[in-house]
This record gives sequence, structure tokens and C-alpha cells, in this order.
Amino acid sequence: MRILVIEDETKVGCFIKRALEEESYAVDLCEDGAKGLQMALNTNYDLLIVDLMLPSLPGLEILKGVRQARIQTPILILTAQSQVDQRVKGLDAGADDYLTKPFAIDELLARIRALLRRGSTESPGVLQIDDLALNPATRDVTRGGQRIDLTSKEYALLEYLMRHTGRVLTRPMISEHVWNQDFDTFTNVIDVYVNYLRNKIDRGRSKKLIHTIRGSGYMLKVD
Amino acid sequence: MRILVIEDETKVGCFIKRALEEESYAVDLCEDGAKGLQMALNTNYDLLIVDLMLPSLPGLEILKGVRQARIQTPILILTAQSQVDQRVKGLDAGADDYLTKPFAIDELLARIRALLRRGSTESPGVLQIDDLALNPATRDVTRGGQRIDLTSKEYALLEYLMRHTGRVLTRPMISEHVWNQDFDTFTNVIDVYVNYLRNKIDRGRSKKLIHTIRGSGYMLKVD
DNA sequence: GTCTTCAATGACTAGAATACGCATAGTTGG
DNA sequence: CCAACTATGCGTATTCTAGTCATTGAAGAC
Repeated sequence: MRILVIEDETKVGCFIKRALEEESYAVDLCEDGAKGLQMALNTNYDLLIVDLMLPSLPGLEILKGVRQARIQTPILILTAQSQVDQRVKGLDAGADDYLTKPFAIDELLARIRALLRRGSTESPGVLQIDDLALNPATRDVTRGGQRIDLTSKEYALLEYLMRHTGRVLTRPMISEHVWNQDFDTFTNVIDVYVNYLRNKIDRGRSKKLIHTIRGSGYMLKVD
Repeated sequence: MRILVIEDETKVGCFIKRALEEESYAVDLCEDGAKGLQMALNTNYDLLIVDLMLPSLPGLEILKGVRQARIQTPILILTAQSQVDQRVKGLDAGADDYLTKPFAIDELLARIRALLRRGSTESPGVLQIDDLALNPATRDVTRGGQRIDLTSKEYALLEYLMRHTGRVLTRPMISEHVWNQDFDTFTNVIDVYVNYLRNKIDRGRSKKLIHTIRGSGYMLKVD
């Protein structure tokens, strides 16, 4: 899950970025409104977090810009306590949820999970395929009832695969959703991580869930 | 489907090339504008992707050159965030769509599918002939409801045949759209791949779909 | 008209070359 | 120390080459 944070206060921005990264999200941080709008338009983010109080471009304009471009990505807006009217305008302009500053980070994370859940066609709290289950809220992964420990990147990759079960995912697609903009194309990190996942999830099981589509990419499915 | 990418930034170019090849497109990459224009004029591409910021020859000149030669090939232009006016000029000069850098690869692929679909007379999401179906979005192929596994080249060949059902396709036509510029004319690779396809699609069926037109080439049709 | 012959064309196969992905070990940085 | 990433050698599926075999259709013989 890749998230764009548009927030001009460096300190707050970094704090959010860090918190999200600890939750295994791939995060891009942008401190400038106009640039942020461009990024939102150009990259296929899974969620946008927008501070409504921005210097260069009012946050509302970002919302409008994104929605005008027919982009459905869920948007969470951040406002100051006082800006009640702003908040209303924000929701009118297409925001999906809001949070007033200062906020508790747990609160933010919970809202994010809710929005990401709502985004998918169905709304299962837990992602499940065969006997493999992943709970985005707790980041618990189990197979056949047995807990599986994953590192942050492993988890992020698995979540992306599970959210797109049955579809071929090419490497560029994966790198775009599981890594952030610093990703280096000329490496085999993705292959390596798929291998890590295989060791933890498929190794020793008769039913393999992770499949290679030679020349194209990878796919998660029951055979 | 064969695509020419004119992009001077090696890294970006390679990234795009790889993404397209993983989607089974035949891709030529050119880092020089003038040379790229020549290639576009000499080869019957199905799509051109042109970066408007090129060192030797401005991207706009390429557009104009191509359109002056009455070539209808759909063109997708890439621009930097700031070049709004360039973008407008590009569309005026005959581009069919644009994308600003950096862009999401999913987005690029979706646009490409849309442009290639628009090119054909009808616009079906799924290509179908008799009980053979091919879905360009998922690259799934089925006959009589049964899934058929194809390699990348096999798929590319079949897609080309299906997009031109009922028409005789000569070997040069096939090589021009299914292979890239490294294709060696003096081989029988095409025959070999037609044979591979026959084994997977027609073998054991009463209705044959792939037909040989002796002295000319091949044709896909219901008898 | 039809039978035979023959050259041209395509079908098919085996195996070589290549590219791709896997595994594993090594490196870096917090 | 561990997670994230890099680098490399190896096995194998895919792609291609090259050769043999089958089919087609036209020309000539009868």
C-alpha cells in the first residue's frame, strides 16, 4: 500500500511518514502543495493524506484537482481544531475522512485502515486466500492457524499480493506499490523478497500459493 | 503489438521497456530524437511513446514529422510536471494522450490498452472468435472455457492474429508487429511459433481456427 | 482428363543459445 | 544484530536455429 502525505510542517510530516513506514506502508512525503497535486495525479497511490493548511496551494485545491481528474483514491484530510468550515468544505470537495490536529497516531492508523478497506470491492476485515489469512489491523499473518512472522517489507509485499489475488502482477507494478519513489529498477530485490515469502509461506506445504508467471511477474492464487 | 519508446533518460526508458515487455509488447527503445523520428517513419508501429523533453530534436518536431507523413499511429506523450503548455501544444500537434512524469506504470499500461483498443474499429474489452477468447487486460486465453497457458511470444502472436481475424497476415506483417527490430528475416521462427500455437489451440479440436494461406501467410477464422 | 513428377512451400522436431528466475552468500546501515 | 538490499552462479523454460519430412499445386506425359 503506497501513501502520499502532503504536509508542509517538516516535523509533523516526518513523524507521520515514520509511523506509516513502521506499519509497512510505502510512503512519499511532499511539503509543497502544487508539487503534491502533481504527484497525486501522476502516481497510482492507494491513499492520500492532505493537510488543508498549506502555504503554496490551498489543500482544497488539491482535493478538487484530484477529483476532477476522476481519481478515486481515498483522501484523508488534516485540519486544525478551529477550521470547522474548512473541514466541511473538504468533505464536500471529495475527501473521505478527516482528522483534527493534533491527533493520536493510533487514531490516524485506524482511519487509514478503514479507508483502505473501504476501497476494495468487498470489505473484509481480514484478507483470506485458502488457509492463508492476513489481518491488516493487527498485521497478523497465519497459515493453517499457525502464526507467521514477517518483516515489514515481506508483509507489505504479501499484502499487495493478497489484495490482488488471481491477477498477474508485473515487477514494475509491484515496485510501485510496495516500494516508494527511491526504488532502483536495476536490481532483483523483488525476486529476493518473493523468495523470502515463499520460504515462510509455501515451503513444506503441498498447496503452493505464490506462483511465477515466467516473463511477466508473479501471482497469488490457489491452483 | 509493437511499440516505439523515444526517451533519452536511460533509466526511465529501460523501466518502461521492461514493463511493456512483461506485458508481451514488442518494444524498440530509442534515446535520440532524430533517429527516433526515422524509426517511426520507417516502421509500422502500433503505438509511439514520446518524451517531449529530448536533447537533439524537440519532441514536438517528432509529432509533427509523423503526422505530416500521414501516419495515424496513436501517440502518447510524456511531459514534465511543469510543461503544461508543451502538453497542450503536443495534443494540438496530434498526440492522442499524455502522461506527466513521474507517472504510475499501471496508468501507462491502462492508457496504452485504451489507445490500442481505440485503434481497432470496434472496441471490445475481450477478443473473441468462436469459442476462443483472449483478454488483453489479464492476458488470459481460453478455448471452450478451458484455460490455455501461453508463453509471452505465443501470446503476442495470438493477440495479433485475433486482432486481425479473417484477414490474411503475411510473414513480414507478423514479424513487424510481434517481434522488435532485432528480428532476423531469414529464419522460420514465425512458422515455428504458429506450430506451437496450433498445438495449444487447435490440436485435438474439430474446428481449426489457424489456417495457412499457401504462398501468402496465415489467417485466423472460423471455417 | 488424370497421372506422374518435381519444385516450392510449409510442418514438424530436436537440440543449441539465451534469458529468466531461484537460491544463496555477502554487504550495508540503523 | 537484523532487516534491507546487492551480487553472482546455476538450473531451466523460452526462444530461436537448423535440418528433415510432408503437402501442395503446376507442368508435362499419356
